[in-house]
Amino acid sequence: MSPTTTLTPATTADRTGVSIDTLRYYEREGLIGPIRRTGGGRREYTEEDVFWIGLVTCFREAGLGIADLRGFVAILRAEHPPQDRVAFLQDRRAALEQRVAALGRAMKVLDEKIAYYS
Amino acid sequence: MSPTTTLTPATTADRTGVSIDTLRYYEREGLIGPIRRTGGGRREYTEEDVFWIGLVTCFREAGLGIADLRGFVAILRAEHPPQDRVAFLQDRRAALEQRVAALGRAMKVLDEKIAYYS
DNA sequence: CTCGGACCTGGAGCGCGCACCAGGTCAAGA
DNA sequence: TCTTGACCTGGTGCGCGCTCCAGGTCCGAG
Repeated sequence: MSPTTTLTPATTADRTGVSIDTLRYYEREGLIGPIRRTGGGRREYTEEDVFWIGLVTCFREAGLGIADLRGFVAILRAEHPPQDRVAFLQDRRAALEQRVAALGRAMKVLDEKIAYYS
Repeated sequence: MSPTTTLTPATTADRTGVSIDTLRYYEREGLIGPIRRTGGGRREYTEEDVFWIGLVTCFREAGLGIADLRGFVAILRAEHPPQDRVAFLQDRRAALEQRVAALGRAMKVLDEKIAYYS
């Protein structure tokens, strides 16, 4: 009937690499969802949900915190004017660049030590 | 008499941007020091200590954990063979590169969103 | 000598990002 | 129908990286 396949929590966890507990946590924190439920109350994840979870994971791996991601979600969902969105996104981007710079400094130190001991 | 100036905890905190509590914490965890003490038991930081604290801060800002840094300290201090040190340092460097890659992926996503809303 | 402020130690508290658990519900297969 | 296992909610626990506090000590200025 419905052409859209849905995924169980276990399958979703498997596909995204995010644990079921963490998926529920993200949903509670408003980072994903709200996820649709079956009549019995079980979660049904869509492919769209999976994609969004991938985005969240991407930013988590980049070191963004839950609060940051909540802001991100709010900006992409709400009716903020486009220029607000762009400003927000550019601000986040600048923060990531700072992190890259910090990593670069640390790597430079490591390179010096490596050169010293080689 | 002694040509080497020493710094009080407050001054050291000021110069390094690390709080006194955190300096004590780092010392307890073996990341810095042990810091020399005066007769009365107060800490006396040297310029060398300050430099080392800078290194620790650099790696902390790059996202390394306390345990990682402890390993780093152990490698740089202990009598590990040079090739062990190099291997360890290169391993750490690879981990940092992974983080840079993760940041790059997140920034790419941001760039796409920015382009979309611009 | 006294006062006050910087410092000491040991330990408790806290926010984050989950992981785990108990006790109960739902649903597919025998 | 009964069993079994995946799932539900709510709550607790935990490691990390500090941060703060109490109660006491040191020491320089007045």
